[in-house]
Order: sequence, then structure tokens, then C-alpha cells
Amino acid sequence: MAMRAAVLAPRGLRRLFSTSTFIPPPVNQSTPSPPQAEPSPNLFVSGLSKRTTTEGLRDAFAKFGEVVHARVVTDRVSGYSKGYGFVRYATTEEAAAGIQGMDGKFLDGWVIFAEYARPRPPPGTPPNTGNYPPYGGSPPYGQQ
DNA sequence: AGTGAGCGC
Repeated sequence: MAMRAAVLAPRGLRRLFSTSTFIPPPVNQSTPSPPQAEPSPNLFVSGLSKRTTTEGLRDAFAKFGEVVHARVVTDRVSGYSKGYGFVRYATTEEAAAGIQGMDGKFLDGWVIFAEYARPRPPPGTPPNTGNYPPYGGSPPYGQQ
């Protein structure tokens, strides 16, 4: 009777197919590291040509909304463009229109990328120079 | 020098 072993074998494999405690792939309960920043009137534009200046950047984005501020980041010492810049619209919806209208488009022969700019640490929290408040800087840990 | 990813003073 060799069939005996064939019948008993599948019984041991049952635990592999048991429906107990199946962990479904978590979609995304929390957003620990969003690839893009949340909507804001501020835009980060990359992929700019070295020839593109603040004026050209503002002029290109002004077609989709009221640009209150535009700047092409240039190196302090060399003075040349770093190839990216920032555009600030009056409202967030205008910024969205600016992204839809300029992202992936050409500017001075280069494909540019427009997205929401990341929030920047405001001036008021200078690097720890050794001076503690009220002279500026951060107090050591454990101190209130 | 502008080689080309990125986040500004």
C-alpha cells in the first residue's frame, strides 16, 4: 500500500496555504517621503539652459498666470546659471496652470521641468555659531 | 568649460 504516504503528504503542506494572517501590501498609510512637494504658489524649474535668465523664465511662465517672483539660480563666484530657477505665482492654482503649461516644454532649446518647490527653512534659524538664544542659534539638547 | 542632477540667501 504505497498510497498511504501519498495521502498523508498534502496534509503537511496545508499550513503553507493557510489563510491565517495574510499581510496585504500596504498602499501607503502615511507619506514619509513624498517625491514631490505639496501644492504651493512656488515653483521649482529645472532643466534650464545656461542662457536662460530670470527675465526669460518669468516671461515664459507669465503666460499661465501672474508671476510675482522669478529667479534663475546663478553661481556667486562664476556668475553662470546653475540651470534651474524658481517661479512664484500669485496663487496656487496659477502655479498648477504653470506646471501644466510649462512642464516638459522647451525653453531656449532645453526641455524644462516645472514642479512645486520644497518649503525652505525661513531665516531666523541660523546655524549653531556657538551663541545661544537670545543671541541666535539653538540651545543644547535637554535644555528648555 | 559648461560635462546636465538639482531646491534659492
